[in-house]
Amino acid sequence: MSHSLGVRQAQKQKTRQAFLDAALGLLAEQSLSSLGLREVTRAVGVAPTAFYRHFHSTADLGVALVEEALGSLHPMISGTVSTADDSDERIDRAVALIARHVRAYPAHIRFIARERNGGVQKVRAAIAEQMDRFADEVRAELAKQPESDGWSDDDLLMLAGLYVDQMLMTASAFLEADPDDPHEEERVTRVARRRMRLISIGRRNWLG
Amino acid sequence: MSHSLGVRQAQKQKTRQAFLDAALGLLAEQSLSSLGLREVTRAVGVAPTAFYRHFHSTADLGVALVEEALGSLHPMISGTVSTADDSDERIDRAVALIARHVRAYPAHIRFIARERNGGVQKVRAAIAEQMDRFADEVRAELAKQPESDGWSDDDLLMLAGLYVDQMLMTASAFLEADPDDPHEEERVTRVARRRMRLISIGRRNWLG
DNA sequence: CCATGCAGTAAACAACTGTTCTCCGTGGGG
DNA sequence: CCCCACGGAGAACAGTTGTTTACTGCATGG
Repeated sequence: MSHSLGVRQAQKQKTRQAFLDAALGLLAEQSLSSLGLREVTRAVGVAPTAFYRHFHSTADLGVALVEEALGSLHPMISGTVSTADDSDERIDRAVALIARHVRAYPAHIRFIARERNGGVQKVRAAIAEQMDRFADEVRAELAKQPESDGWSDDDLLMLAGLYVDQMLMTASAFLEADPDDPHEEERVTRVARRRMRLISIGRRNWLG
Repeated sequence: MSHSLGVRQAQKQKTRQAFLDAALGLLAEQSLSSLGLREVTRAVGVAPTAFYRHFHSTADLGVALVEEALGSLHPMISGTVSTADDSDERIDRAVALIARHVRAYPAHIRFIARERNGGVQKVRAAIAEQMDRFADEVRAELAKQPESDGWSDDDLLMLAGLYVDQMLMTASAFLEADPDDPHEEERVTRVARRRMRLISIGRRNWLG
């Protein structure tokens, strides 16, 4: 597995990753629509023109960031939904999983939450597509559970979307609370748990 | 009630409103953090320096926009929650109310949804504060209903927040669907109704 | 082993940005 | 009635922006 990538292509991908990382850092305190091409190249330590070797525009960079950020979000959602039955301790575990992920990749979820309704149409579309895919996967996972007997696929998709949206909102809430105030973080945790629990109760009593 | 405002102050507020309107228009396809001062003054048809007579910065303009946009959102939320008991036809009415409001003030809700997680800290804080206020009003309204017997204030606030967030997400969904495709809009309506209904079912079975 | 494709450089471009200073016209309080 | 406070205009400022053109060095495939 040594010659899997030439020295050349490896260096290119390395630079590309540097662009993504630098952009993600800069996007901590601004939105994509205000992110300048030169700003990014300056942060990477590279000439402005080098940018074009990797992306057409900052909007394109944004789309690439969506892939990366939601790729890292994928295991979290899978993990959350696989434990998404009714029992309280499993809900607690799911919320803890979200909190852990936020602390591991804060820039990723900040980017997604920010640009989901952001000013760049292509990025919004890319996020929406990925979120729809996630919702569909969650629906498939929910369908396996015995609690879903008698549910229509449409209703399951509705529930899955509600779960996914709730996860992202919870993650965003953890983000705002971050400034090492464990009290504040505990508050977010408690609210998130109860929201999840209420939704689960709604699920359990949906039929009939 | 004629001399309530001098000609001078009236003209000033008129110009100020022109700034707000122009900014709201420009923010249809970009985020606040990329909104330039000169861009706004150009849209208003006024000298760049005139901007400083009304706002310190574009971030200040954003805070002012929060007041205006959430001021217009207030009656919608009140109207929605006053009908937010369990019956299906009331839920339908609430969703219709949201749809109507989105069609009446699309720029307002687009701004709120976009900047709620946007790149300008002061604006995010202003929105969060107003949303918290809304949630608290909804909590007070819910507390009056007989379904809330036995509920703690904390749980009621949790439910209220869930409702408020759901309203904004529904409004945002209507916004994305807008391109005069009534089929798409109907789909959003149906999903929103069922989400609301599931939450209401969860509410009804929360205790015990 | 050499020719070439390609990542990255350097300089220049016109256009745009936020901010400051100076000025003007006039509505309104004394 | 008149003086002045104030909304707004205009010009100028140093920086920054995205994009183009021409260039360099080197890894790599034939």
